[in-house]
Amino acid sequence: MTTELTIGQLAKDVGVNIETIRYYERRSLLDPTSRLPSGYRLYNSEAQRRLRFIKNAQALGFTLHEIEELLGLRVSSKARCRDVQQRAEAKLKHVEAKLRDLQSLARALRSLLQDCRAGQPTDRCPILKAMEDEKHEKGRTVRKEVN
Amino acid sequence: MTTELTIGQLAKDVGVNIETIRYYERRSLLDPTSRLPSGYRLYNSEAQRRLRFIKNAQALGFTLHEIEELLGLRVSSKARCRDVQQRAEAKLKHVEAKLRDLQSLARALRSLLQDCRAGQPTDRCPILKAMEDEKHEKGRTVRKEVN
DNA sequence: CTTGACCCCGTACTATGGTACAGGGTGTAT
DNA sequence: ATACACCCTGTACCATAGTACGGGGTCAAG
Repeated sequence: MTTELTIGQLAKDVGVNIETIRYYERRSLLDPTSRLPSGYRLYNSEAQRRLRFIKNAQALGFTLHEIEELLGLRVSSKARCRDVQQRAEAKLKHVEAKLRDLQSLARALRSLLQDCRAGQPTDRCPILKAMEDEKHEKGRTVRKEVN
Repeated sequence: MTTELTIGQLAKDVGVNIETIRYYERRSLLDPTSRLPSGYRLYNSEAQRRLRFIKNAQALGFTLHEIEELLGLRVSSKARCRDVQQRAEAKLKHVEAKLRDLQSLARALRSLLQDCRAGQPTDRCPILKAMEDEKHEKGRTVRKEVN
């Protein structure tokens, strides 16, 4: 039986801010296992695992909202793997789209810098000029990701 | 001499929300060229260019704060090209770092999905299991194998 | 029994980039 | 002259993911 941790101990253990844990509780992501008569929150190792799950899923690019759903799925794990898989696939697509946007952004910046270094430095700056023109079409470049 | 536009015309022309233009004004990014006695804002082609500049710079990944600085630089363009260049370089580095993060994130998701398809679908989901483990630690998180 | 570290709750604030009213005035066409 | 689209200001609100703070209670050591 693992010792139950206070909020401060849990925070230190997992490496998050105390306030963050309370914030997750407000978001219904992580409830304390129990409370002392004084009201102090106590967390067991299951809660600890859950908090780590949240942090890991976040590191994988999931938002807290998505994590909430994931945690819901996790409860009854039968045949739910497909759901999780689908979400992970969607997330991957999303990440890949963002990757493409950033790559085109990097290319644009690089070519701008090329021009800039080639051109006369005190003259009209090519970067500013480029940004004044409407060259960077809003079509496939850099669109704002929407979940 | 281009006709001056009202806020609604400008919004339609550039393709942004009216409120966004007023928001930029609050942020001191874009002032109307003049006002009618009624208070109606009027914008000339210079303002129009400035708004486009903002949108293009945004599309290049600059925040409104950075754009504010860029616009400041633009005022007296003499010998400022170096400044702009430096900012663009910093931004490029930033973008490249983000690109690396996203790439490792995509790799992690892909490898998780690999495991998932290989494993038996109704069993314990490998993705969920992976997220429960503390493998992905906060350092440079989420990357299983490198490059 | 007091000190200090820890915890409680509730609320407000941060940054980012807007969007949405409410309650009014204006411009113009019919 | 009246409908209707458009504009004004000011304020509040949205999502996201927390962080900070005030004013108090609690726990353990000395």
